[in-house]
Amino acid sequence: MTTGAGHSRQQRAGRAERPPTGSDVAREAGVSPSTVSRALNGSGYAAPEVRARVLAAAARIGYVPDANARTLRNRSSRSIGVLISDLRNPFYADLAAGIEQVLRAAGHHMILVNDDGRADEELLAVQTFVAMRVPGVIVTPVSARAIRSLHQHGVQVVQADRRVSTRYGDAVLGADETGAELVTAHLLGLGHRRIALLIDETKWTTGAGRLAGFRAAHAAAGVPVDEELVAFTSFDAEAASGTLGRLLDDHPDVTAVFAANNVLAQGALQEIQRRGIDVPGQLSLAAYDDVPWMSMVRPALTTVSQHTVGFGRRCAQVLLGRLATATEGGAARPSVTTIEPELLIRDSTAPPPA
Amino acid sequence: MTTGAGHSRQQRAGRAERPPTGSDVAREAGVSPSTVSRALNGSGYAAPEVRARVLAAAARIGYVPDANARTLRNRSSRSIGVLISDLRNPFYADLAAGIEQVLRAAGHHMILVNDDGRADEELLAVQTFVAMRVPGVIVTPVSARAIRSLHQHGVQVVQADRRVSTRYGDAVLGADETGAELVTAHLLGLGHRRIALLIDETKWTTGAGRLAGFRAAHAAAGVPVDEELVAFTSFDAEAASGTLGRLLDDHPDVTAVFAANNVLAQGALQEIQRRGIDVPGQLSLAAYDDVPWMSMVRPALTTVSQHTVGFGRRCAQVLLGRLATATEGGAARPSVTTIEPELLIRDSTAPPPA
DNA sequence: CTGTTAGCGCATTCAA
DNA sequence: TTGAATGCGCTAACAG
Repeated sequence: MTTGAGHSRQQRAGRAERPPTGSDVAREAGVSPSTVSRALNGSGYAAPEVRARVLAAAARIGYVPDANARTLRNRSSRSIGVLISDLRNPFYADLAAGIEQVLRAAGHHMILVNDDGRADEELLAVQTFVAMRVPGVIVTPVSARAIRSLHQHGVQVVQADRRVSTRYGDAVLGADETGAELVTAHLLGLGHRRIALLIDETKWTTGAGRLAGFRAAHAAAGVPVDEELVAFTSFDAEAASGTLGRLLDDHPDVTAVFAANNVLAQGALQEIQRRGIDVPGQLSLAAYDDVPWMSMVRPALTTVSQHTVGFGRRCAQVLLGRLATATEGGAARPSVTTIEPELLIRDSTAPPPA
Repeated sequence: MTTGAGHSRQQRAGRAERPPTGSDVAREAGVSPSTVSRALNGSGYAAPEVRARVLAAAARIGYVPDANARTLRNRSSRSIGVLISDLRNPFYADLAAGIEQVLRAAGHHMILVNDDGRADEELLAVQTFVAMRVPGVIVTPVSARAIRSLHQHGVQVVQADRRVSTRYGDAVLGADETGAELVTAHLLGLGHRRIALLIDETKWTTGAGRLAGFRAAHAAAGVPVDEELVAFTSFDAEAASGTLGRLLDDHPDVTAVFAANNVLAQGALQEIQRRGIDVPGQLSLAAYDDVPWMSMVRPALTTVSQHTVGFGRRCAQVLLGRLATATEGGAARPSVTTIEPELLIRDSTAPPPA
């Protein structure tokens, strides 16, 4: 065993070749390693005088306990996995920001991985989290398989924003149907009868819920939904632009557009600007998810806020709560927490042209 | 609002009480633990037939090697610390997205912590990273002390976007002076002579560089800088609005405003919109950092792109490169990588009113 | 090619 | 109140 040997020429001052261990502190303080552990963890069992000496020694040599060794020994890590689709999308960034805020305050830290909305990347991330023995994961899920795998490995999971598994894992969801109904009813109330819905998917609870809300509002108003005005598109802004363009060409009588998320809204607005259409004079535009640009553009966009940072905070609280009760053995059934959306009426929606 | 409670004591099928270990796999495959290790790591030394049996056994019982034990044993973790100011600011979010992309591709993962620009939180995060024994950290630094502490603990560090320590750690920086000079020269070239600079700090290389560029462009054009037009403000949008408002009141002859970052630009635009000032007819506006809303508003904003996602990727590449060479013992001196900015001339800048 | 042995750093027995 | 011994799960020496 090469004790302190090796061949570092110019050893930098203060630069530890190998981080100091509890034994180093013990030697420095003239006690045993176990006493160091007790003194530092405050698990009682340490004479005040000794404790002080240990603390001083630890500080002197710059001792920082190895979290990996701790996790190994204690069978519990303070890392939490967070798995989202796209950090560049402000919705996910805000969600992550809220999550991180709560985790940090609780002494945990966030392993953040982007899965780009891909199931294979999601599964890879799950492997990573399992390998790290994280106690819990917060995920905007892609596949139920990932959730199930996490569950099987004994990892607590919170499904955020959308829910792909009702069997496993708590969920924190926006009230998508309510939100979409709010927007649609607002448009209907303004007098619109030809409202286009720009949407990218309905296989998740988000898209399905928003479509349902769109329909529900129509039903409540006694206005039939023209299925031709429900425009499915891909999840990027460019696709949304193209889709809206074609829809507007085919249906010049459309007087309002509801874009089901912030990316689609961006594409929609770009197409509308390209065509020089007057909003809300000729066409009303409403969105989902309040992201900064929506209040910067003129007219400012009417949209649904999900209070995303608070949404993220809530996700973390639910997970931490679950971890706390799970420790006590009480394995409660999956919970569902709903974040109430708020309709923000701004300047992009007005009565249809006469 | 939470629904679903109760406590099912029924242990779910498939839910492992304690994760399977290498020994479990060994027993299952009828070999020794070390053979399992070799077979799984492909460190040679395993008969094909045995290897296959081990793989099968591992898969069957759902074995995932414990990363903590590995880190402990190998003295090397695959976690990288990333420390930024504010995930809600798209600049930092994009930076983090670029970093994560490269790390993930290289089989590492990102521990992301927000320090809200606070030195105390930054130091806390440093402790966490040291405890986790991460080999490297990428940080948009607040204090030199944090960098030094990291260095002392043998952690490689990359200072991203700004540089607070020239002694320790590589740096990946935007060419702030160049970028600001580009913008200012553009404005000067348009004929502006009364240009206001809205800036929040000059203690960091970012602010100092941008101010220097502003001055350099003036000097090159032979136009004196009116120090009254260099407006210092706080780092939030609201403060920027107020500061710009007062400046415009005091100096009605200002014909152009250069906001030194995306947050200040937001505040500036809000104030300009509030006052109903015509851009660029009455006033030109230019910014730094290209964030999505700048191309959504009308007129679209002239700004400097730092290609932020690529910037982040570069940070990760520099760190990984350093880790690779550091292992080989060659401790090279701190490197500095510069990201070239690009002036994006859009519609918010035009010649001053006659 | 494979098994045995040992130790990474820590926290927790159990004795003293 | 403290120290010695033990083992968390893994991999690298070192036999065999």
